Order: sequence, then C-alpha cells, then structure tokens
Amino acid sequence: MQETTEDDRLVDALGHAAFRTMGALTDLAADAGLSLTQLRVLAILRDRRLRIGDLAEYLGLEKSTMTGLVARASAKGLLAREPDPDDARAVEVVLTEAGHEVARSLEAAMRDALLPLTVRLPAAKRRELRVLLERMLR
Amino acid sequence: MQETTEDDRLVDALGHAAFRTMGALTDLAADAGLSLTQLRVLAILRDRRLRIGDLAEYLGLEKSTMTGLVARASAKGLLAREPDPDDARAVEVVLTEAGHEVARSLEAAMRDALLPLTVRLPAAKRRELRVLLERMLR
DNA sequence: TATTGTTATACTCTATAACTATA
DNA sequence: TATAGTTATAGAGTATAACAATA
Repeated sequence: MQETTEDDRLVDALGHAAFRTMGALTDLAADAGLSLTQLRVLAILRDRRLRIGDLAEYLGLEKSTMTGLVARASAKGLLAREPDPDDARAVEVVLTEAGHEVARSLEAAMRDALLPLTVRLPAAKRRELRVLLERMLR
Repeated sequence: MQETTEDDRLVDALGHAAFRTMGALTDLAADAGLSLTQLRVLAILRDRRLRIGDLAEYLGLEKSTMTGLVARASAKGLLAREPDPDDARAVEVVLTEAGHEVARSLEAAMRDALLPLTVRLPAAKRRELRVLLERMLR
C-alpha cells in the first residue's frame, strides 16, 4: 500500500487543472464552430505565417493531418494557402482578415472562460500562480 | 492598442500549461494504445462503478458517444458491462482486472510524464504550485 | 536522392435523430 | 409518458502508406 506523496498530489492537480482548462476551451471553440485544434491553429498564426510541415510539427501532428485541417479552415475562409516564392513544393498558411477577427474574438472568449476558473483565488494568489506557471513553462 | 494585463498573462499561462500537460497525457495514452478519453474513463472507474449515462455526464459527452467508448474498451478487455439489478434498462460499467492493471500502470506513467514538466521549479515552488492549483480546483 | 505536401484508407471520437425496452 | 441506452448516420481529427512534384 502506497502513501500519497507530494509528487502524486502535484501530478493530480496538474492533470485536473489541465482537464478543466481544456474543457472550457473546447466549449468555447465549439461555440465558434471550431475544434480545439482549429483554435490552436488560429492562435498560432496570429503573429506568423508557417508552412504546412512547420505547423504540423508545432502541433505535434502528421503533415497529412495538417493538410486536412488547413483545407477545412480554408473552406471556412479563416485562412489562406500561399505559395512559397523560394520553394515551389512548399505552402505557407496565413490568416485571412476574417481569420484574424475570429482569432481576436476567441482571445476575448478565452479570457471570459478561463478567468472564472480562478475565482477561488484572491488576486495576490492568482498572481503567484501566474508567476509559477510562467516559470514552469519557460 | 491594448496593454497586456495581469489577467491576460494568467489566462495565457493557464492555456499553455494545459496544452503542454494534455500533450504529455495524449502521448502517454497513445503509448498504451488509448485515447485521452479512454484514459479518463479508466481513471474515473478506478474507484467506482457508473452507469453509462452518469459516465457520459461526468465526461461531458452524449450517451451515444459513451456507448461507443465503452464498446471499444470492452472489446479490449479493459472494462465490463453489468446489468443494474435495480433497473433493467441500466448498464453499469466496471473495470476488469486487466483494466485495473492498465489503470495502475497509467498512473505511474502519468507521474513520469508530468513531473518532468515541473523541473524548472525547485521543490518548494512545486509545493506552492500544488497548493494553489488545489485551491483553484476545490 | 531527399523533401514538401497530397491522396487514399481506416479508425476513433463526437453529435443528432430515431428507436427499443423498461419504468 | 419519461428514462436508459442503442443504432444509424455523418463529419472531424488522426495516423500510415503510397505517391507526385520539386529541390
């Protein structure tokens, strides 16, 4: 019989926080008619243009998966495929103006969805949490 | 033009931590031939038996989705469907012995996968993080 | 030859709607 | 009538393998 260690509790808390956060993000994306992955794609492309392969690597997905994701988001008018002038094999993906608008509203929706998860923490504790998470992620 | 507020940074950190955590959990589940949802099902059933509908509600899924998830996990021998003696319409889902074994090894794998995410924090800070997360989740 | 991306295929996850059996 | 669960159907996300075009 094992006792519950500090590490177990940390892992448990990390997992639960992640599921709760992802749940909120999934709902918010669904409200916009998007999947969590499409949400990530829009967020990533807000400040850069990436090739299909780089996008796939960034998300930890196969290139063939990326082809489909980009096709569906393109069909919705959220992003566009542009030829890479330096490499005729490559395709660069960029947000359209509509994509930027959706990304902006999604950012606001994320705030509205995630901030309530922290209501049990007073402002000072929220700040401590933010500092710890940033340090962990750095 | 907006400035980045404390709230924005907190939301950003929460989101990034969640994606990184879920990424690790997804990989770990995939190594065991399972999806993230199947991982959750096993974790939930470790200490209880639930009806299809209750499982679905717990996970935020439709009952029809649950039917398929349970069918596939049953086919793998990880869980079993049992008739509810008090209600002939209902089905209770329980882990098999094999399911318990997989759940145990998954718990260990979660520790091994998530703890490294916190390496940038010294022990005292990890503890602070755990306390803050538990309070947030309570 | 190696790389970039697509296509074909198959499976899982998910929801909606219609249905069966039981309460 | 209402509830528990299943089935049928459809679409998205995902991977693997084979492929075409370009480097």
